[in-house]
Amino acid sequence: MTTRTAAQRRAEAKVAYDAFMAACPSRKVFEMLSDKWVGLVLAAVSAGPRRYGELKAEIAGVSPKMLTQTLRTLERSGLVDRTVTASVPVRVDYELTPLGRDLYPLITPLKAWAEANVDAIRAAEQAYDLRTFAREPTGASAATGASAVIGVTAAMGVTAARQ
Amino acid sequence: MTTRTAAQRRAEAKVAYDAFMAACPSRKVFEMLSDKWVGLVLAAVSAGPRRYGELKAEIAGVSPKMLTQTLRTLERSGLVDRTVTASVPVRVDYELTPLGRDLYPLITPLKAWAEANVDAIRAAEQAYDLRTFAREPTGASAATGASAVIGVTAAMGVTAARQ
DNA sequence: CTGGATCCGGTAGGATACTG
DNA sequence: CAGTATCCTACCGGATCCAG
Repeated sequence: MTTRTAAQRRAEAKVAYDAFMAACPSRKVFEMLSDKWVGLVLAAVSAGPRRYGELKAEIAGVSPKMLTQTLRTLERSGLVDRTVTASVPVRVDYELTPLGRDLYPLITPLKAWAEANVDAIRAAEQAYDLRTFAREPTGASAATGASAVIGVTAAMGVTAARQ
Repeated sequence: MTTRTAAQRRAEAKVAYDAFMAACPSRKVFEMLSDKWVGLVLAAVSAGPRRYGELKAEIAGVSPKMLTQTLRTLERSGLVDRTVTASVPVRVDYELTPLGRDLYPLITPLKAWAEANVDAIRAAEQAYDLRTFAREPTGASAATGASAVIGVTAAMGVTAARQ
């Protein structure tokens, strides 16, 4: 492995990492941060050590597969720490590393912003859809074009409990 | 549509939007922000009005389809403004709306962080891979387990040029 | 020039069942 | 409890052609 030659190091240093470039390693990092579950997992694990089951309960809707995968990625990237306590049954705790704790405060504002601006965005979406589908033949396909309306419906609070 | 009853409004207000809940509309917003291209597009369009072609050039590696799709989503959500100037040929400009300008400063730190911490993360990944594949039978399947090594290799700047 | 429409393969990711 | 293994589908996203 480690195909990084001296020439490559120089090339990388010259451009000083720009995520706008497709092949730049920082792009990979940026895309990791843009992963569907990374933000949520980071947020959940930030409040101190969390066990696997706790995370699964806290992050509603995540499948064991995705949770494990995400945790593995974060562990590999050095953002979370995985501690196995050899007992019966086994106990595994996840917590942020210093690097993760450095990143975390940049994530929360996003989650907070999302929660704070839901209404504004929903209004914008409705306005857009009205504008767009105004002269549509027979309504119907609103969901097709842009999956209109959000679908808050039921299930609200299934997991809200602790955290 | 607008199935939001008074009872629902109350329920929503009570929990005040929590992205940890699967069905919460803020989760949808959060996932939009976690889209692969949203961050980059937002960053690119933040520096003032940009034409479609300019964005395509600036964000290396994005296909016209994905760029259009992302811009549509952002427009629908009220984050970017699309202005069509009826000329020949047509001219289309994209720029941030006030809402988008409000969100933008939360995105850039992420991009900056990614660019700043590439080295730390790459080091962590290498260390992890060494630890993990240390006592593997015959190397070989390194890519299977975790797509080891990053793959910066060549292709650096291939797309920076045109497109 | 902008960008819609269509085809299509790869894979992300969800559900479920099973194991140390 | 903490995952892994398997299956399977939806949709991401690239290529291509077309239209205003």
